[in-house]
Amino acid sequence: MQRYNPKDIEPRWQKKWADHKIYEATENTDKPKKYVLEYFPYPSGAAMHVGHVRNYTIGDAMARHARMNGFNVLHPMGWDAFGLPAENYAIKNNISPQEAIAENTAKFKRQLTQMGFSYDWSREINSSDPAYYHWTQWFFKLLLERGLAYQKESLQWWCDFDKTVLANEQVEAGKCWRCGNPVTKKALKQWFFKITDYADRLADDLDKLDWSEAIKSMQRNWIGKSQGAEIDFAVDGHDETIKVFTTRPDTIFGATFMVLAPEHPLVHKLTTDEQKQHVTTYVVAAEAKTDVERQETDREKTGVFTGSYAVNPANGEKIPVWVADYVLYGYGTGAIMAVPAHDERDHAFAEKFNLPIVRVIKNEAADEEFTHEPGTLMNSGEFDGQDSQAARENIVKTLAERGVGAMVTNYKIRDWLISRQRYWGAPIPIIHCEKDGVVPVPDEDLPVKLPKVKSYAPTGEGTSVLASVEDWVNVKCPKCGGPAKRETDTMDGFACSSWYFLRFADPHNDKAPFAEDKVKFWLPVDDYIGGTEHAVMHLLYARMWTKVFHDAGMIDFDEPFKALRNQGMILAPDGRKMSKSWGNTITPDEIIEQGYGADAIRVMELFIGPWDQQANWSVEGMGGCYRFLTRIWTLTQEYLEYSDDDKSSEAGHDELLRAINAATKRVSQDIDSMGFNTAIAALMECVNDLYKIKATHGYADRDTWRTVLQTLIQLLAPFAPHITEELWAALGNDSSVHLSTWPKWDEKYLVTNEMTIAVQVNGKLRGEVKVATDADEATVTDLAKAVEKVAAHLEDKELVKTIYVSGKLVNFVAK
RNA sequence: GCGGAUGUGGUGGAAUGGUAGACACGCUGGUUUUAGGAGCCAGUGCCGCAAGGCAUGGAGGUUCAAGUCCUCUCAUCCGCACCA
Repeated sequence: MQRYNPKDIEPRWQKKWADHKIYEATENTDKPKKYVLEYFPYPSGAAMHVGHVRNYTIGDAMARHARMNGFNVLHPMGWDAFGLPAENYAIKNNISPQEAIAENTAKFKRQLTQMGFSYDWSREINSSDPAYYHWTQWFFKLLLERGLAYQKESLQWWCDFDKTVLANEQVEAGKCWRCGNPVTKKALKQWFFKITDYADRLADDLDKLDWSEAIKSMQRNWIGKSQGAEIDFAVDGHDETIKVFTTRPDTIFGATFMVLAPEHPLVHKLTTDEQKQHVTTYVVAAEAKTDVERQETDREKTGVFTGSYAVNPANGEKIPVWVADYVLYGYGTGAIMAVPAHDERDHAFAEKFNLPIVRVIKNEAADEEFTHEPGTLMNSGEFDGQDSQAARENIVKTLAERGVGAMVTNYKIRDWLISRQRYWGAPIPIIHCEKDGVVPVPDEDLPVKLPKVKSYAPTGEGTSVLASVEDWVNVKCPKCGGPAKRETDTMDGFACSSWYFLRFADPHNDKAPFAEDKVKFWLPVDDYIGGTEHAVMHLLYARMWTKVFHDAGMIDFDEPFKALRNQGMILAPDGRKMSKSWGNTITPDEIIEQGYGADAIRVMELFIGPWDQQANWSVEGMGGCYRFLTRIWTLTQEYLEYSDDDKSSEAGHDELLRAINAATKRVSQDIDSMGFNTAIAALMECVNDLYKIKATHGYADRDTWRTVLQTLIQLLAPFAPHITEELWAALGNDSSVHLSTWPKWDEKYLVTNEMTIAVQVNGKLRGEVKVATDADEATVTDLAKAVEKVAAHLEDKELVKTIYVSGKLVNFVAK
C-alpha cells in the first residue's frame, strides 16, 4: 500500500488547481454570492509563521465550505505593499523598495500557495503598483473635493527613528506603533482626512455590525462620543470668556475654580503680573514634557494660579482660574469648570491646593462628601431638589437663554493625519503653485508615479527624499502654467488599505477605481477575517472611506464589512508571542519540510482550540493531526485494495450509515457556527467508528463503504484540501471534490431502537437503563426504580416527585 | 480607574438548564518480527479495597436538576487611560 506522502500529493494538486483555475470567481451565475476576505498582508522580510497561517486557514475553510454549499465565492488575495517595513528592509539590504516588495511578495505567495489556499489569483493586487495607487490618488482628490482633506500646520507626533509623523491611532502609549521609539512633537504643515466629520456615524453604525464586542468597544472608546454642554464663563475684569465642556452641567453650582490647559491661548492673557513668573515656568515645563512623561507623573496633580478670576454664570460667584496639565488642550475646549465635590480629579486638585469644595448633589446610595454619581441637587438655588438628569437640561436651557451655554456632543477622535515624510508610499497628488496655491493634479495626469531615487533613507528634515528630486518636484502649475512644486510627502499606507476590498471586485479596471455594478455584485464583504491589531486603525479608516464613497453616490452600502471575525493569536509553545527576537517562530515551511504537510497544519490550526481564542502551538498536537489524516488515508487505501473482493454483503450497513450521517450532521452544523475544532473532532470520531466497523465486518458492504468514504472526504475537504482531492480521485471521481456538493444527512439513519436513560435520585446519578425507543414514561420509570443502586437509595424514603426528561433521564425526588 | 474577554483533568479543550471531561496530546498496559516520526486494541479527573464521597477560580442563591441562570467576589489576559 502506498504511504501517505503529502510532499508528493500537495504540490501536484496545487498546480492542477491553478492550471484549471477552479477558484476563479465570475459574476455570471445564479448562485448567491459570498465574499470571504482575510486582511491582505504586509509582505515583510520575515516569512509568515503558523500564527499568520491560522488567519488564512479559517478564511479558506469558510470559502471552501461556502463554495460546496452552492455559493458563488469571491476569495481574493493581494499585497499591502507600501509602508515603512518594506522601505526599511530595502535600506537595510541595499536594494530598492520595489525590489524588496517583489522579493517578499514572491516569498509570501509561495507560502500561501503551499498551504493550498483557494485564492482567485487572477485578482491579485498590489497597493504599490501604479495601476493601483492611481486610484488611491484619485480618492485623495475625491476627499479633497468633498472638503474632507485639508492641510494644517500644527504640532504633530514625530517618530525620530522612522523620521516621519504619525497619526494619533499610530501612537501607542506614547510610542511609535511600528518601532516602539518614544514619539516627540514637531511642528509641520500636514495633510489630514476629516474623519471627525464621520465620528457620529462611525460610532452609531457599530450597532448594526456583526463584529466582536471587543472591537466595537475599542472603536467606541477611540471615537469617544460624549454628550454634554459648552458653557461660557466670563472673566472678571476682562473681555475674555472661558469656554468649557462638561458632561455634568447639573453640578455647575459646585464649580469653585477653573483650570486651563497649559497650551490654552488664554493662559498668557489672564496671567497677572504677580503670577507671571510662576505660570511661565510651569507652562514651559509642561510643554517640555513628552506624553510618556506626563503619564509617568503618577497623576500627582500640579498647577499654578493665574491670578485671574472667572464668574460662575450659575451663581455669580468669583472663582479662581488655574493652569494645570491634568487638563488636556486637545480635548473639549482645553478648559474646565472644576467641581471638586463631584469629580475625582478636581477633588484631588482642590485638596492639594486648598481650594473650596462645595457639595451640590445628594445621593442616598453614596451619601458622602464626594460622589461622582448623579443624584438630587442641593445648594443650587432654584434647581434644588431636581434630579441630575432633569437639572442638566434645565440648567443648560437657562444658560442658553442668556446666550452662555448650549448642549454639544464631544469626541475624542482627531482627524487622521496622512502625510508621511517617507519615500515608499503613494505620492499625494497635489501641486503647490506660488500663485494658485494648492492645485490638485488633473485626472489625466494620474497616477503621479514615484520617481527613481538614489537613496531611500529619510532625511529627518521634515520632508521625504522626494524633495531632493528636482526634475520631479519642479513642475508647471496645471492652472496657470507658472512655476510650481509637487507635494513631496506620501500618503499613509492605511489610505491604500482603506479601499482595497472594493478593488478586488474589479481589479484590472484602468478607467475607474472599480465598475459600480461589479462592486454592487460582490460587496459588502460577508466575512472579514483577521486579528485585533487593526481595531482602531485600518477598520476605522476603511469604514470612513466607505461612507465617503456612499455619500458620493458610488456605492449603495455604507459599511464595508458585514461580519468581522477576529481569530485568536497563536503563541509559541513557550506561551510567548512568536518573534525573531525570542527565536521561537515556527513556520509552515519547516513543518511541511518535516513531512507533515500543509493539510495537517491546517487541521492543527483549527483543531487547536476555538478559532477566536488564543492558543499555544503544540508540536505534539501536530503529530496527532497528521495521524488523523493518515488513518483516513489508510482506511481508503485498504478499501480500494479490498474492493475487488466479491464477497459483498450487507454486514455493517446500518452502522456505516449511522456513523456517516451523524458526522455529516455534526460537521455541517459545527461549520455553520464556526465550531471548526468540534467539526474536526466529529470527523475523528467518525473515523474511529469506521475503524471499529472495519474490525468487525471488514469492507464487506462495498457500495456503502464507497458512499461513506466519499462523504467523509467531502466533509474533510474544507480543512484538508489536498489529501481529500487525492482520495476523491482515487475513488474514481473525475472532477474536483472542491466543486462537489456538500453532503446532506438523513435523520432516519440516526434513530436507534434502543436508548439509554440516566437515572438520578435527588439529582445524583445512580445508574442507567436501556429501553426501547418508543417506551412510555411508566415503563421507563418502573425499570429505573428497579435498578439495584436506585432501589437502594430510594429505600426508607418517600418518593415525592418523579421527573422524566423524554429520552434522556429520570430523576426521583425522595425524602 | 473605564471597557472587553477568560477561568473545567497532567495538557489543549467538549458539553440547547438534564449522565461534566466528547475529541486530541501525554501517560500506562497489551498486541503484531514491527525499524515506520510506527500501526492496532484497551485503560486513564481526584480520594477510597469497596460502598461511596469530592470535583468546572471562590462564596451565596434560584431549580427536581447549575460549568451553564442570578448576586457578590478573586485571579489572569487584552484594549483605553487625567477625555472633564
